[in-house]
Formats: sequence, structure tokens, C-alpha cells
Amino acid sequence: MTAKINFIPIDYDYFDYEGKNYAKIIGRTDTGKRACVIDTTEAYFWAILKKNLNDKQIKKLQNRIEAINITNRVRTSKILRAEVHEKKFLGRDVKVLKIFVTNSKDMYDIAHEINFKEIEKKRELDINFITRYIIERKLNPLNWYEITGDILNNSTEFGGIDSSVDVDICINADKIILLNKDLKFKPKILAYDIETDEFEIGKGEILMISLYGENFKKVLTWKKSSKKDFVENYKSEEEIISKFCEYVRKYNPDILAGYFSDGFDLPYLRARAEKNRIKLNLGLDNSQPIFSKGNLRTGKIRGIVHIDLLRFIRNAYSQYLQSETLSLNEVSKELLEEEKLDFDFDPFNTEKKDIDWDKFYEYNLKDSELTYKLIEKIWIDIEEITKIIKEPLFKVSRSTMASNFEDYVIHNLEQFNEIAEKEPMPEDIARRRERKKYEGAFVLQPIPGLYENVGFFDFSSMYGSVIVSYNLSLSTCSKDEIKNSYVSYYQDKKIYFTKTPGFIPLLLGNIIELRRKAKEEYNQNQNNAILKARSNAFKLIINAAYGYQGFFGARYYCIEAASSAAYFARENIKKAIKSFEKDGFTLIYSDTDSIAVKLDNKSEEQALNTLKRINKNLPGIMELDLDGFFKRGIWVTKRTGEFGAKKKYALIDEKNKIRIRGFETVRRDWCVLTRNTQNKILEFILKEGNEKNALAYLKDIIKKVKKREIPLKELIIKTQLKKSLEEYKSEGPHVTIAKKMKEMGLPVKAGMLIEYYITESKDKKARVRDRALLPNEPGNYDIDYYLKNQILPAVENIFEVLNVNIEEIIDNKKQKSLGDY
DNA sequence: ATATACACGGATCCCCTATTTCC
DNA sequence: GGAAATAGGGGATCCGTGTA
Repeated sequence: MTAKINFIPIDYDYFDYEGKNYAKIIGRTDTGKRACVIDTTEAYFWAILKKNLNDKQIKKLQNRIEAINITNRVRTSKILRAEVHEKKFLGRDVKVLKIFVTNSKDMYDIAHEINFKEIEKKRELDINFITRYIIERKLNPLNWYEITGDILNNSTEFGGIDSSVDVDICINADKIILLNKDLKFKPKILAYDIETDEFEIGKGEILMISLYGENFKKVLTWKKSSKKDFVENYKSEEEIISKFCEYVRKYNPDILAGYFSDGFDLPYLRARAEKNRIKLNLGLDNSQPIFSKGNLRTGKIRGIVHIDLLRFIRNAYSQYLQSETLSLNEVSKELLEEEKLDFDFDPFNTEKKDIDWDKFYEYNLKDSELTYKLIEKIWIDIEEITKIIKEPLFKVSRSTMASNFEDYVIHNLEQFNEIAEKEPMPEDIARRRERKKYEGAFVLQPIPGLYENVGFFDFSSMYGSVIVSYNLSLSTCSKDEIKNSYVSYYQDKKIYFTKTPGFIPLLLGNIIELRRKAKEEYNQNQNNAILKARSNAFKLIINAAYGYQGFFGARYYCIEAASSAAYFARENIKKAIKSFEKDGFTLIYSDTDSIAVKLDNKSEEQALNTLKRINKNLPGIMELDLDGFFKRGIWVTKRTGEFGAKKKYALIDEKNKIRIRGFETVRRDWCVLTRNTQNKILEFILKEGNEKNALAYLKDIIKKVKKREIPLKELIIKTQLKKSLEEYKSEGPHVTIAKKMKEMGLPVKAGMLIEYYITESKDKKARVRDRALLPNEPGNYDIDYYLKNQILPAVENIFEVLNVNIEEIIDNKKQKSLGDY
């Protein structure tokens, strides 16, 4: 029976039938039904031919290749045909054979058999079937299509696939047409979270599982029974796992979301299901989650997109956040203004005595609720990035932005008739990783001082615009001289970039233009959240382009392009600085793409005129923007030496809005006391232009420190454990504390924030690490340490700008107070 | 394996020299 | 008096965390 449906693709999978690959795409219809679209495309790769082969030679080669077939344990794979094409590879014209094979999985094996001297390179073997399918059939994720085809209903086609997948409609696609109107789509999301009595995967038991969706709240437990309406009591761990699967099926979500669920919840569930000898059959085809190998485990559920929200936030979203950690609690606080519930479950309380289970259940549910609300909030961003990149949601939500950038390039090569470069081999990666660092950004050493009337300017998407303007990429780069080209240096050797536009600079130029348009449209219609998300998504991709070309894992790795981007950026910012100076502005500071000048007796208008002139002379699409005018700004000296410190300054604008960069205030490895004190002092000085109140405030803080009036929580120092304990060559205080925690039986893992405070010691020579205690260990905080190693270093340089010596103040007071004892 | 370089600053490490301790 | 242990200074290195 032929039918027509409106369809939005959400999850992509593929299967083999009679030795051939088929795509199986799960999505929704415009009536909210779950649909499965079966479709196919031919698998192929390219053989790039050596130059100067004549037609006869190529024909002969074609015949030899077409005769190849291989048989492995599973199936016989054949080469269907080999077509001659004119293509481009890295911008150069090449003659190629497009080699079609019966099964994508056997491409490497077949390519291995093709070892003829006429062939220079084989490419696109590493384009997976789903990516190939999306490119060929243009069925892009999260767009609406009209699909025409045969409905499969208890059909024997494809081995009866329609009855093995739990969907409302299964259709064998014949015609796919992109709809020109956007139908409404809101994914059905279910969030989940588990609580266990051991942290190690599968070691302990799952105490409870919470689920949260629209009008759907549940906590499944086999522990103490509860009368709470959302709690369901069962007899065993086995039962709650089964029930979990059942509820997921019943709720029928497009997305199952967790927080760190790739690394914890899903593998834990899988491990416990195995232990209980039951199936964790979450997939629409009743399959169990599939976990990828390797360091960063991912858990895939067939037909339902499993999203680990933490991964997306870490890779893409974190740059919009202020949070110091990406814990569910902190991110929720910032984005939702909601927090986790306060509940301290002690996993060492093996008897499980005195546990307030009702509170525990509420806590568990709240975690799912927060996860649900978070993904609802940032769905629009995930959606826009996915639509732009065109890879499946499952992948995009987990990829780093560099990898997303690469996927964007691959999905857009067709318009340049380009064949994709291959992924680097391990030996390429090893070589690339060994390379020396290249010179990076220009940072001007500031002269310390408190400045009035500061003009701040910055280049918009500087590295991106440099790559486009100077055509920097692998395919446009040459070590041999090119006449009339862009010339830079890499390791003292000249590098040339042709002016014939390369596909990466062209693509990047397009994205920058698309972003400009989206931003402009948004500015005219600030209620349109989609435009904002789109503009942000483009920005993220633009910013990844520079790092991508210098990233050892990139297909289009080009260290010369990366280093040249830094080179041309330096050239241009130095030129812009000269222009400001020529017009009589005193330079205060500059870092990479930003310039701060002193207006002195000049007007803002005069500064803007200089800006206009600079922009007239900038190459290509480069552009310097006004960031803002500030009524005051402070730059300080380094702790060692009397030079101005780079990457450390604070500004205040006319509306008393303060911007602090680099100071201890914004660093999480300083205690709250120090950070707050410095923040206050900067605020006083910036607002008032003198040190009077700042000094009074500081004196009061010092007094409080000496009287031990500072609460412990303000004295806690937090440092992240970046690697496992054994790897440390130098044992800092946080390492000592981490070792202690491990001895106590607490979980200690790389990535954890270690908390401690510093106490007094009779031994004058005791190291800081020997005086560090865990926050819950009683002790007297070391007044001297907090004054001299925390407060003093944070405020000394600020007061020095105003010629006040703080060391004396701290010392004098100390002598006085010693007399008090 | 999971973008780049530049930069700050605390704490430790490590070497050197001076001083103290011990026989 | 001389060898060994210890103290202390200072630069190098490690480490974590920022800016861009």
C-alpha cells in the first residue's frame, strides 16, 4: 500500500538485508505518530588515479576492479561497478574511479584488494553509512519531509523489519521531498537518574530509579516503602529495572536524557541488569544499549536518542556559562535558578540505618526533574547545531566543536565537487603531536595604573575572519613560491597561500555571513529565540575553525594554516594599534583581538573615527568593533617584577557595570574570602577612583581574620584533581588531601574538585600540604597563611597602583594584635 | 586522541652553599 | 679539625586555572 507522510528524522540506524545496507530512520509524523522510514543508498568510495593515464589504461583498470569480489564469514561482497569521474581532491583536479560496493562494512576489505599501480589514493572509506546516506538522500536531521512509499505492515520485506520495531508506521521510502514550511516539533523527552550504594559501575546495587517527563513523575524503589504519590514500591532490584524499561516504552520518548548518564547511569543499569540476568531492552527493536569502546564511553539506544546532557554542555554550551563546575547543581542554579535537594547519602552506612528514605526519593526525583528542565531549556541550541551540522542528534550532542566543524565540512564538500580527505592514521597523529609549538597571539605588556576613560575595541571572530581573508587552509597552502599570494612564516620558512579561494575558507566565509544575517535578524526581532540560538550555533562553529586546523586529529590538519592565522592576526592588531597611536591615543593594553586605549582629552567620536579608518584598511572580511567605553579601568603589576601583568584587568562602565578578567576573584582555586575581598576592593576603587573605602574595608577584613571571625566555608580552597594520584610528580596540597580521602575509603577520581583549608602548625617548616585539612576535620585556620598567602597576594598589587603598601598594614596590625594575646 | 597559544602565580622540587652538629 | 647533617635561598618545574 502506497502512502504519503510528513516526517521529521530524529534517530538514524542501519541494518543489513541480503548483504545490502539499509538506513532505518526513526522520527515523528506531523500527527505525533512514531514512524520508521526504510531507505537505502549505494555504498561507495573513490580511487584517485595517477596523472596522465590514457582512456585505454583507465578502461582496463575499471575492468580489473569490477571483477573483484570477496567472501568473508558473513557474506560475499562485490564491486558493483566502477565509474570514471572528474573530481577535486584538496582543490586539485583529479580523475577518479567511483567504486560502488554491495556492503559498506566490507569497503576496507575490498579496497585492500585494489592495489594497482595506477591508483594514487583511496578515499572516503571512512565515511560511515549513515553519513553517506544523509549526504546522498538529503534526509537531514530535524527537518520536515514528505515521504512517499509503501507501508510495511506485517510484511515479510527486509526480514519482517516492521514487526520487530515498535513504531506506529513503517514506510519503505520511495520519494523524499523537503517541505518548505516548518511544521511544529517538540521532542518528547524523558529524563532519568539512578541512586546506588556504590560508585563503581555495577559494584553496588541500584536503590532507586527516577523518571521525569511531561505529567510523568516516578521513583521506582525496592527499599523502604513510601506513601509519596510518585514512589512505586517493588520487591527487588530486578523488578525496578524491568519496570524502568516498561515505563520508558510506555512513555514513548524521542529522547531519553541523563546527566553524566554515558559514564554512570546507563552503564550501571546495564551492569545490574546483567547481574540480575535480565535484559535492559530499551531499544525500539527490543535491543539493549550499545556502548562504544574507548575512554569516553557512549551509550546508544536504538530508536530513542540517549542524550548525556553533561557532554553537550561540556563540549558546546559551557562557554555561555559562568559556573565553575558543570555539576548538575551548579548548572541548574545558573540556568534554572533551581537547585538539587539537600540530601547526604552516606554509602558507608552499610546497614542503611537512620536513612530518611522519603527525602532520598524526593532528592532522586529532583535530579531527573532538573535534567528534564535543563534539556528543555537548551533544546533549541542542540536543535540548531544539529540542523547546521547535519549529523544525527546522538552524535552532534556528544561531539566537540572541532569534530562538529569537520562534520560540517564533510556534509558540504559536494558543492565544491571535493572528495573528503581521510582521518589521520595513528602514526600521523603521533607525528603531529610531536610538533613544536608555533608563535601565538600578541599580548601587550600594560603599564600598571588606574586609567580614566578607556575605549575598548575587539575584532569580530578574529581568527575565523583571518582564515577567510587570507585563504588559510590545507588545500590552499604551499611551501613552494606562489606568485601574488599571501605570505607568512612557519619555523622561519616562507609559506604561501594562493588567492584562489579554498573550500574551507569559502565554507567558513559562508558561515560567518549566515551568522551575520541571523544576528541582524535577531536584533530586529529579539523575541525570536530560534534566531538567537542559530546565531550562537554559527558562532560556536566559526570559533572552532582555527583550533581545528591545528588539531592533530583533524582530516584537514594544517599547522601552517593555524600558525599563519596567528601570524596574520598579530600583523593586523599591531597595525590597528599603530593607527590609534598615530591619532594620538595612548595604548593601555592589547590581547589577541582586543585593544584598550586611553581617550585622554579626546572624544568618543574621535575614537570612532579612528576605528572607521582602521576598518577601511583591513583586509577581506576582517572587522574591528567597538566593545565599549569605560569610565575607569585598572591594570596591576605582576607579583614578581615590576612589569604590568598581562591577562589581568578590571573595568567599570558608565552604568557601574564591572568587568573583571584574570584576577583571583574569577579564579576558582582561591578561597571565597580572598575572592570576595578582592572583588569588593576592585569595586570600591573603580567606583570611587580612590583607595579610601577600599582600605577601610580591607582593614576590617584583616581584623576579622585575626579574630578568627571568618567562617570556615569562606576559607576552603578548591582545586581540581586533574589526573590519577600516581601520576603526580609534585605533591601539592590537593594531592595530599586526595590521598587522605582515598585512605578513608572515599571515591577519588581524576576530575574531582578537592576541598581543603590550611591550619596552624607548631612546626615552622611544615609545608602547606602538611597543614591542609579536609573541611570536616576540626582545626584552627592559619591566620598567617590566609593573610600572607591569600589576602595579601590578591590585593597587594591593586593598592600598589595607588601607592599604598599593604604589606606594612598587614604586618603592623599583626604586631599590635600579637600584643593583645 | 578529542581545538590553539599565552600568561599568572602558588607550591614543590632540587641544587647549591652556609651553618650546625657530631665524633 | 673534619665529615656529615641540616638550613635556607633561589631558580626550575609542576600544576591549575585563567584570557583570548
